[in-house]
Amino acid sequence: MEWPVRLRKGAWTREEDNLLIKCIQQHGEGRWHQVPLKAGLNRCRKSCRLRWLNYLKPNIKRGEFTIDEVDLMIKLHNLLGNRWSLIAGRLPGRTSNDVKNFWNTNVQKKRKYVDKEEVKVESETKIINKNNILKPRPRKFTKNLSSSTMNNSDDQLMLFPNCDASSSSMMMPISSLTNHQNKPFVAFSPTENENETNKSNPDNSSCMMMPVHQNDHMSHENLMSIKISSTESDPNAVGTVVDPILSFHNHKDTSAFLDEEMWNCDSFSDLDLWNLFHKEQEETFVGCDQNH
DNA sequence: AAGCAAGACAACCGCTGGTTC
DNA sequence: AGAACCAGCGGTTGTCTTGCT
Repeated sequence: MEWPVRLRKGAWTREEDNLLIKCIQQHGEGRWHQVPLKAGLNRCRKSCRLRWLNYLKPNIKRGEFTIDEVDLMIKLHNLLGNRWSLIAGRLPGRTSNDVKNFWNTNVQKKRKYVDKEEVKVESETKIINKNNILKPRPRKFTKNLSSSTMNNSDDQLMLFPNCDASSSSMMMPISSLTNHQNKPFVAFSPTENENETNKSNPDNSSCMMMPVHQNDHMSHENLMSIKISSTESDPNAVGTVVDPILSFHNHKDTSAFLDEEMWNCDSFSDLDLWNLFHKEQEETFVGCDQNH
């Protein structure tokens, strides 16, 4: 009887790396179960995939995390928890393994120390309860925005940071996660006509969810930069997509917007995230109003 | 210089969810 | 409907390096 050849484990050699790179250059990324055979490697498909994604893939950023990256990582972790792939998706060039390793060896330790100090201070100054935690609620949007102006008298107005809004485009925040059915979706603003309808019915949430066709390239990173030319319900809609999490991060500490239930649950849906994003934007306007 | 501990990171393992048949 | 297969994720382990005594 012929025994199967035992799969190789442990550190990769330069030769194996070259074989894997060559194979992926020839056949492309994916179909990992076929890769060991095609590449002539005595490795399991998981090992090949991991080696490629964490080490060999072009554009992987090596070296120390910058202060900005660490700052963003902490905020994203506050928001998302240990969803390393999601966090890594918003740190260009970083892999989930990198982020996870960095977190486990650096941030967690530092945070423990900082948390201790903060708890000491906060316990003396402020008691957090349900009354002083902001609750998210639906927001409305309009198109025809200028990136440099804010119309504070118009409660419908929504402005996204770092996003060019020409008069012909509609600002469309996008969720790069999944909805309650684990399907990717786009959340977009209503047309002007729909807004007119909504003005007469203020309780009607105008946030709409559109499914996105999943394909091989629909990564979180790609979703951040995708441009949507039309949607099924509004073929004329043209939008610039904004990453809600990053926009969220641009302003303030996200933890302030999470209520107790969200803190306590393992994960929250994209709809929750969406609502949080609305709330954050709303707070920005409240602050604006107070300043005028 | 030797021994040890801690840090850093590459790699493995087990599980989950999606897809196909 | 459900079994089999696959990709991907997060937790964990293993190993090498560095710093300290």
